[in-house]
Amino acid sequence: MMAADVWKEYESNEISHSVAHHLVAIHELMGDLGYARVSDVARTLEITRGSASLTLKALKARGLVLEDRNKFLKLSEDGRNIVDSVLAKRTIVHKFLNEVLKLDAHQAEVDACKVEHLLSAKTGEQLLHFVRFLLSDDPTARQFLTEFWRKLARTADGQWPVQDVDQLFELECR
Amino acid sequence: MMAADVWKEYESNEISHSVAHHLVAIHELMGDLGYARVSDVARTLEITRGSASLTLKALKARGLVLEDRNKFLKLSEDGRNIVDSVLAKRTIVHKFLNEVLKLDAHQAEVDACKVEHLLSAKTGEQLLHFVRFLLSDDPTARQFLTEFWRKLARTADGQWPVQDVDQLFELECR
DNA sequence: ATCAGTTGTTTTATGGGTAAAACATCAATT
DNA sequence: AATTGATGTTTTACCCATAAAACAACTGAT
Repeated sequence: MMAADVWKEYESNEISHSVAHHLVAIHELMGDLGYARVSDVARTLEITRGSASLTLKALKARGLVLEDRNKFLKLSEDGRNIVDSVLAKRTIVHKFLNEVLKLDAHQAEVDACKVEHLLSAKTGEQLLHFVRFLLSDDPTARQFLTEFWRKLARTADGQWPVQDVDQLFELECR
Repeated sequence: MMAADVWKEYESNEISHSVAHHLVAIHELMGDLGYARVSDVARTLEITRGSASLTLKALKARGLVLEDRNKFLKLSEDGRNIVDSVLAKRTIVHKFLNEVLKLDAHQAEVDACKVEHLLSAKTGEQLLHFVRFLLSDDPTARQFLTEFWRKLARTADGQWPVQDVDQLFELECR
């Protein structure tokens, strides 16, 4: 039985999916155009200017987004840190799903996008170490991956969702 | 730049965090007590009866939860399938985070809980194959894990969040 | 039979995230 | 100067998920 404080942590997440993408949009616009205004963000996210205006007002109040006299937006130090960690997690998860688990790029993108802002920093860090080693030139890693993919190809995918959770790992598991 | 239809899929997720946990609560209560009523669910999730009543009304309307003449709840076929897939993903992710990436059990629980309802069925399936093989008796897998953990122990964890996403995989990556 | 406790529902309210529409401002073109 | 277009904000409204409080119905003990 899961303790309530665990599942409720989801709501109390300081950085929501929407907020993450508003911040990332600003970051991308700064790279692409060299600037970012409310309507640029709205266009990027395909939401109305009114919506973007409200969300960005809240982000300015939270000190994650700064605005100059001409209404041009940029990320604060804190905002940049959030974008960095979100994009890092997105990259790692995408790489893992696509290059290791062999999910197609679109599915990997969708799942990485859903998850990127939810993983803890520690999880992101450990996942980075793992994927880095897994995709490195290390012969142990190469051999493992080769063997995994060989087995994967031999596996007729089928029994999902799984009815009995306890039986998930019954076979060939230590 | 991420297409808007990708990040908006988050909202259009048919099964929200809250819904997933209401369904799982019913499942657990059926196992623990043999029955589940609105207030049992509310107690389990530590929310008010009013909140649970409203959410469960919606789930009854969606055909995921059934109610008998005496207000006793149970999962429908569809509801059970959702619980199965959610719990399967939770188990797999938790196992991966805790037993492979060596995150402490609590952190693994929190992250698995946040993510369990968001991963696609295909992702869950591939992850199952992967973790199963990784934790199996296969010598290739054992050798790989041993080597990974050896390297991990030698790694002073540090540079996170990562500023430059492109440099994440620069070193020792093919 | 009454009183207390539990249960389920409804109503009212809040906050996040969105759309739609009205509005005000500003810039460029004519 | 006047018109047009783009921009930013505000207001109103909706949906989801929640709390709080009021209410009705049932249960059990005395």
